[in-house]
Amino acid sequence: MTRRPLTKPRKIAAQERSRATVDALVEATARILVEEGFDKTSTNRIAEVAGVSIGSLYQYFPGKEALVVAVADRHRQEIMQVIRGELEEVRAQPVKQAIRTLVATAVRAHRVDPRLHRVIAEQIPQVGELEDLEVFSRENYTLFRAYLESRRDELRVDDLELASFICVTSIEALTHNAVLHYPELFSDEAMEALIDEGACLVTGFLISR
Amino acid sequence: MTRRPLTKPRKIAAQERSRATVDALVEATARILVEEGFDKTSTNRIAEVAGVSIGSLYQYFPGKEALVVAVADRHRQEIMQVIRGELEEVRAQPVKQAIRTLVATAVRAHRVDPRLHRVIAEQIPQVGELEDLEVFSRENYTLFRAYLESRRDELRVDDLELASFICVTSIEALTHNAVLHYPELFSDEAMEALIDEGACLVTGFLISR
DNA sequence: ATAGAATATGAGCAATAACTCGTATTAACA
DNA sequence: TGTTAATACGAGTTATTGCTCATATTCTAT
Repeated sequence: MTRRPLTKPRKIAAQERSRATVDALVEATARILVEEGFDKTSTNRIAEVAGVSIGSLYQYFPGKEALVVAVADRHRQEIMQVIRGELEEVRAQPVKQAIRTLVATAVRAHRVDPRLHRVIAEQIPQVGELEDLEVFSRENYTLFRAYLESRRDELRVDDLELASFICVTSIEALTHNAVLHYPELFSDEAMEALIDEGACLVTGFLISR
Repeated sequence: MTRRPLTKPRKIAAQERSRATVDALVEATARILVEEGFDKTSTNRIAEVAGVSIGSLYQYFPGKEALVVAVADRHRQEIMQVIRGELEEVRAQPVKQAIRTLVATAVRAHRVDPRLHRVIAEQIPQVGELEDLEVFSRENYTLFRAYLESRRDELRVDDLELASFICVTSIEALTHNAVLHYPELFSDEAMEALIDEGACLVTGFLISR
């Protein structure tokens, strides 16, 4: 059987000093990922950039994978911060407006460190045991589905499972793709248009005309 | 300046024998990518699996990148085969039906070796100089845009640039995501539903009600 | 049949990777 | 202050990778 790389931290930093070490390592990993790419991200290099000895690195992380997971996780948390913050208002809004808010939020979320986002999205899946991003994606999906449930009678779709899948996937892809491949769409005016049309796409699909 | 890895074949195979060698190498690369992942895809391993000496590998390919590009390209061609085949009919059809055909085609295209498709989509972007996939994606985009142009007066959108981006991105993401993360959606009945709803999504967006 | 071109081989080198472990340093606390 | 636990260090081991090159085999064509 294949030796599957560990992805969990080796031990928890107890003292202040060591927490700084761990932070430096994670930060360095993120920087290297963004600036030099996944290949160049070796444990030796990480330690070097972090200004930490290679020995210390292995004291807290069992290997490269764990570092990368830590970076991805940190990024995920930052994004969820953004999302949850704006999700409160949505409940009170009428459906059409709510959808627009959701789309706008998706766009905003994608503006959190897009370069890191790109690396994580593109190069991380190869870190097999990374269910985290899966979970991440499902989280949005579930939240959205719950919202649809609460507005069921205003919608023209009946398979909410499928509808959620379609909406979340589309919007996620739209923003994601825009950030990664068409950054020109992220000028302020173009962004407004993107949000409008994205909202329109979903609205037209969900709401009985 | 950084030494950028070559991605073009080193020389063209002239005799039958060498063409077989090249084929074996590309095929082996594809198999390893699918079955063992990108990391395990080393030139040594490729040569081994192909039953070809490492020296021969370097006779035809300057490095790993070139092999991977060859695989991606082969896959792309296979898919374009599928797409172009069905694209003929579309011109004659009324818009609504045409859209459904296009969505159905996208789904079908994604059923060509989905496992390889996944690897290429997820792990290949890190092979920097791979504009091929970009080109690939833009090709669909352009084709679709041209189609919209021809039906302009039947549509409610006016920025066809943006509209194409939204439609192509959404449908691509839908099918892609379905294959990769929700294979249960690819049972035959579920697939029908997916096509219907996908078509509905785009139709509602494009066509004035 | 034979020369020369095309193709194939794989031992082996240089570079780099992941990772260990014995030792040194610092903090915590009695 | 002295003892112990926590933290940090980095030279060095082992494994792997990309890749070369001298040599061997096979094909083509005269």
